[in-house]
Amino acid sequence: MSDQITITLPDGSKRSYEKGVSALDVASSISEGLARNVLAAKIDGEVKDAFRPIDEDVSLQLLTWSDDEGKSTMWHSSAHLMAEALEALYPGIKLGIGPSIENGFYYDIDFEGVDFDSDNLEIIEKKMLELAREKNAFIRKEISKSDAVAYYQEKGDEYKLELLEGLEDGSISFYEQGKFTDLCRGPHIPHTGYIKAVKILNVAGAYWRGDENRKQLTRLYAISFPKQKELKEHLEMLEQAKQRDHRKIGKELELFTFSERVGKGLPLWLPKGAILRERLEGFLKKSQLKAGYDQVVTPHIGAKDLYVTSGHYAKYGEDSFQPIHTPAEDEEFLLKPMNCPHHCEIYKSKPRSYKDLPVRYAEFGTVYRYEQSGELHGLTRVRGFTQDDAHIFCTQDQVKSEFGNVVDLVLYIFSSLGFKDFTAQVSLRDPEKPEKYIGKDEDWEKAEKAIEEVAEEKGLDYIIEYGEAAFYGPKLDFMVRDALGRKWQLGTVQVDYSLPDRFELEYIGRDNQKHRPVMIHRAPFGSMERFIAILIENCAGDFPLWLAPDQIAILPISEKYHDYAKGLYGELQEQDIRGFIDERDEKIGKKIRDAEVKKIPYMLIVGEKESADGAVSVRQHRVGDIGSMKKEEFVGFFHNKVADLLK
RNA sequence: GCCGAUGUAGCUCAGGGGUAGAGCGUUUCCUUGGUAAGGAAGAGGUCAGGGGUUCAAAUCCCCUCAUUGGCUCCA
Repeated sequence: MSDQITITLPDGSKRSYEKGVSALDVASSISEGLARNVLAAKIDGEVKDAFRPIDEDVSLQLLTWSDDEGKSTMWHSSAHLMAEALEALYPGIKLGIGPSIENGFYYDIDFEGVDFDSDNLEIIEKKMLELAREKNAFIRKEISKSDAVAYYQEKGDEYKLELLEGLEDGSISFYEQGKFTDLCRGPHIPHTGYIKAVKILNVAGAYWRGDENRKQLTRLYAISFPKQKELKEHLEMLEQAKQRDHRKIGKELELFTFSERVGKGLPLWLPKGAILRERLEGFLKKSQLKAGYDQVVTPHIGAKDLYVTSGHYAKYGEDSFQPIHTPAEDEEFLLKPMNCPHHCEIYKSKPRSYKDLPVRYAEFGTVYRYEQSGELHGLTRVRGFTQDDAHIFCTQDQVKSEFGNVVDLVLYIFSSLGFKDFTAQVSLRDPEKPEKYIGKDEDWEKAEKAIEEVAEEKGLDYIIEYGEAAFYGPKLDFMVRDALGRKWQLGTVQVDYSLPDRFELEYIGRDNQKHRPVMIHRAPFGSMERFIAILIENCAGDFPLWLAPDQIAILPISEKYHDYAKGLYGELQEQDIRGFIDERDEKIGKKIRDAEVKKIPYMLIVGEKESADGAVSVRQHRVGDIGSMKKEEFVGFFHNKVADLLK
């Protein structure tokens, strides 16, 4: 038996080492610089401690800060460091879990009986850096379950004891650094000295094990870096992201507002926001007309029975806005939480033949849902919102092509708006729990297959989530992120086998027999409110020309040119170009500055020269002076720009 | 809904037991100008609402409401 092992590096090169070598040793043998930067190692595809001995032939990839796994190892170790600091500062606390997350890490702490002040996070940061400077090595210890249990019983930490219950003897490890020991499967960075900068970002409550019936722990979110400079850059990035917040821009550009008196979660659209919204609706209506949709209109309330039939009352009625009772007859109505039941009734308004299908009903339907107060958030989570809803009634054989058409429509709309950063999520059944779903197995199989094929054929960047399907059918959602990286669902396409049954929808087939249609729910934007919120954050308020509430601002050099400006304004209005004249008694520099701040796409400066020539001097937002052109020329230029965007 | 934070002029924010502050915006006047802020004067507040402590509360305490960071939820 040889004491030598062969290690294969990512470039395919093979090197021979003594048995028991660590990834760190391997790194040192390549270069000292590399060794200093190694945080963890990927050994045969699994991320491990870089300091663990390797006893057999393996493939090895050294992980540094530039690898995602390197970062997450660093952050996970930082969570341990934070826990160490917290234990030192606040003796008696109990620890929940402390994982790394996409941008940093957190630790859930039970501070019960311990005086913790969330205003003084710098103290914790300081302590962490102090401990980091000790360069304490992370030491891995395999430990028996009984010893682990004994340790935490002694310590009195019921959370760790509960975690241990779910673990098997023989698979339990502790990691120790400095005076701190934690139940952990690892891996960790070699020592705490790699952590050079930390920032505790926020403090939040989090239910133990995500269960709202259990105790709420205090969660400290933080991030760490190997260089102070990177922390600074990260914080600046966060600061910039805040500038894109739709709540801030919505206020600045006077798009929407809220009023306590009207009620929380009930947005009020200001004139400029309303224009934006109407343009978006108009654009979508036009696209849908081309795609064979028929527009319908339904009321904002519906008889309670309607939702009993649809099943929504049973599922959501209790914790929803309560029914409205009429005074004389004691009838019950619900605020419309969905448009689909209404559309089902439209479908039922006359007998249908297979020749009529697919039937596509579209409506900008305003719905009301009782969202928990703590969930409300700007325009992205509100209690009254308008869905760009449509329901397609088709045969099972048409599901795939209809689904594909919807995806095409969504992609067309997204690309027209310059939306690039979205992903798709295909939600299928949980194969373990078939009883959760209604509808025929074979229909589900067909529908699931159709959705996957469509996602593949349309080249979507998608992930599959098993168990995320609605009980009535599989779906495909379009997910986007806001300025701060939070994920939101926008567009959705869902196949539904339930409502056609509940509403006993029918069509007469070629065989002259009654058949049940399949329903597809779809909303490319999801809701106008959320979509506009995300749109604002994506473009930071610099809307595409065709959407901008004010597309142009006419800026007269002085009062003498107001008449010319008014004439020009009238001509542009005739051409469907919208904006305003800045007639204030201000210098041109001031007017330009204000128009720039308001993010108006084109500023038309008119003075002596322009009024004499029938021209405008054009200045483009964020670009500057782009020269002078005749009025008609500008109209053509403008319309070409819009046409380019909507290609 | 739960845990935490915040709430002062239209907006952004300072102040912190003893006469309510700034910048921007707004109004009026002067100025009539050429590509990111011309000048002057004025108006504007029950310091979120309610209760308490105090000689005195915007300030300290309690409650409510709203906003907000998360958690849970999301047809």
